[in-house]
Amino acid sequence: MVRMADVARAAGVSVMTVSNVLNERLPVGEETRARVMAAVEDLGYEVNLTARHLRAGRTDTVAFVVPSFHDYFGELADQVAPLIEAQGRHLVLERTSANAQQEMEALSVARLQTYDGVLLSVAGLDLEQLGLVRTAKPIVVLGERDVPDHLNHVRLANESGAALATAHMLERGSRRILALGCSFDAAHMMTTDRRVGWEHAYREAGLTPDPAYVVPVSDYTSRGGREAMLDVIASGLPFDGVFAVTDIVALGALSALVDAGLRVPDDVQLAGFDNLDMSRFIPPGITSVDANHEGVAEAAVRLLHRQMSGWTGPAEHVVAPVRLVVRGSTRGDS
Amino acid sequence: MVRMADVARAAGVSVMTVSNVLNERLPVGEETRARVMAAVEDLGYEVNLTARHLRAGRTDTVAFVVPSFHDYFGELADQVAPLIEAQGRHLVLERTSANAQQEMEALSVARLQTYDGVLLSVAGLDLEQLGLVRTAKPIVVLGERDVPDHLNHVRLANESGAALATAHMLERGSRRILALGCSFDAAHMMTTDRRVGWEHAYREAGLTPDPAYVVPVSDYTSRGGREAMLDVIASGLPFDGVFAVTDIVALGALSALVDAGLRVPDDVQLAGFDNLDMSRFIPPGITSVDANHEGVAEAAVRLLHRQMSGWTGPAEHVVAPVRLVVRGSTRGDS
DNA sequence: GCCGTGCGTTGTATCGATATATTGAGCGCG
DNA sequence: CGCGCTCAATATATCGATACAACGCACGGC
Repeated sequence: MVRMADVARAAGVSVMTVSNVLNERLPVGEETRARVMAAVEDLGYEVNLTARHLRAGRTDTVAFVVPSFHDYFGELADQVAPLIEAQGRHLVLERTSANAQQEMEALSVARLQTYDGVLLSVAGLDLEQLGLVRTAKPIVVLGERDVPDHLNHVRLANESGAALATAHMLERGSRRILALGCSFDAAHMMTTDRRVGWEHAYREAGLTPDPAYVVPVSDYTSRGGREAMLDVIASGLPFDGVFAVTDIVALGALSALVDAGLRVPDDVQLAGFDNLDMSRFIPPGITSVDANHEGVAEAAVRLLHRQMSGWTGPAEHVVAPVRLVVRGSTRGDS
Repeated sequence: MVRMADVARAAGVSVMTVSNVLNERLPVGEETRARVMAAVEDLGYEVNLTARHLRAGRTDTVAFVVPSFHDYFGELADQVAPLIEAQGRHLVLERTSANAQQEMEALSVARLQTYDGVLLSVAGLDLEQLGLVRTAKPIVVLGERDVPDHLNHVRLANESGAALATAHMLERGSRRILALGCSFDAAHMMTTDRRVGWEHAYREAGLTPDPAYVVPVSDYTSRGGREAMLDVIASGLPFDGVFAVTDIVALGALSALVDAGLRVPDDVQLAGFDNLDMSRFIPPGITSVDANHEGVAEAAVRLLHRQMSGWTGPAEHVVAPVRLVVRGSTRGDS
């Protein structure tokens, strides 16, 4: 590896002069600068960022830690990246590996401190694990779980979103709406909050939600949604609407409904949550609660930036508002 | 920030002893070790990885540089991650920002050398830009462009994949198959290669491909695919099949076809490329060329690992084979 | 002719952890 | 009682870039 000292020797100057040429920190004579640049070109020198980071105590880099690189997180990350870059920093994505347990304790926490700040997306982590994130680093937690008070947190308005979608389908004539992928599992806040929203919409409409219509999925994939949906159909439970906990699950449900010969939205209305890019285009268009990537990204970056700027006030807990995007999978005005 | 020296002082030992306790390098007396561990706990010490990396000359980290965190790349990254981790290394995703031009020259190349190796996915970069990636770092290029000979490269069998999909639709009765999103643009290898595959299938079947059926898209999104498809429909050009250059584009095409009242696959057969997760579930199931993430990931990681282990033989250019996954958007045996 | 000013350049300490060589204490054995 | 051996613990140099203070030199003013 070619070091700055090598360049200095080749150009017949001191290392500091090389550094000053490259960083334009102190002024350097024109003729000297030219000699240095020539040597840099010649040797193919590139600054060692690791050394610079150590010396500077900063990396100008922010990590976004996600459970997987897929779908929702990929889309959100694409929103976050430009905002971080606008601050002159750089964004990298890290994945909490499969074995979140040991990972969190052993490696990740130590690794995170190579970054100036961390956006931590919690899906697989529970409160207890979050408790041991006691790093002094600026950190903002994203996601639908409860987090310790002292951590900055951005989440979606899950309840109101689910209620919007459900109310919309009730309004358009559905009376038996499945809450697919929702749950009563207190440990899984997202699916629970969305179930509560579903219940609220029922009550708001003067109806009583039936717990039998809360149908769990084995995993939050299209496959999981499809299988749960097929089970419901096979069981004979009558239904005329599906609120799926995510668009991914909704897609699985749609696949099952079509296979079973049920028409969407004529026989069954369908709505999801997240408003993924694809949801607009999947025929007949999936009605979905927009996950407000823009708002979430903006809030998260703002909170993070504030911490990185030295602010040490109390943590903020932002609930990003959501809105319903109506498409062909639910019925028009009747 | 609490340094190793702070721990050493608190425990009444030298820094090396602390280091030895934490890294289990040289043996340390039981009683001393306990004192050190207590001090570590007490002060909440965490090793400074930047310093360690500088000293060690390694970071045990590999970067996967992608044009966006979305879709195809997100899925591929999820395949790559476990393979890298199996080598005791860590994977992070970096995004080539919008202004690839300056980015490539100024920052990225320097940044890349904080990693032990780099997987570089080229979509927005052209050959010339790749030329200036003259770093000595282990690097493997992924993607459908031509790359300089000296760089290790993994690509898909684009031509044969496109031919598979086209031949399949020809076999099942289509005679006028659009090559949607394909092109004659020599600078855009992927769309060109896939067009060539489409042509081959025609010739192989004793038919002559009509260049009028090569329809470009404004961008490689579902929106772009949808708009191009709508234009074709409006133009009155007769067609009975669509080979879309990617599944994302295919989804847009499907959306347009359904809106136009065309039945898939009865009126128009449709096939895509990439076999994204969603393609299996989007009714009626999108026939697609599987992008062989597993094979691509495996080859890329293998080539990278070889370089990181010190191998300096000639670069290898791997063409990962693909296969066709038949679903409902094309017709069954007739 | 001497001193002050300003600009360009350089030497040295530092960031925090670790590899290597070395010191020191304890113990067995002749 | 002393020599050598082992094992634990330490001192120091190093990774590569940069902040800071100091230095040398040319030039202008009196």
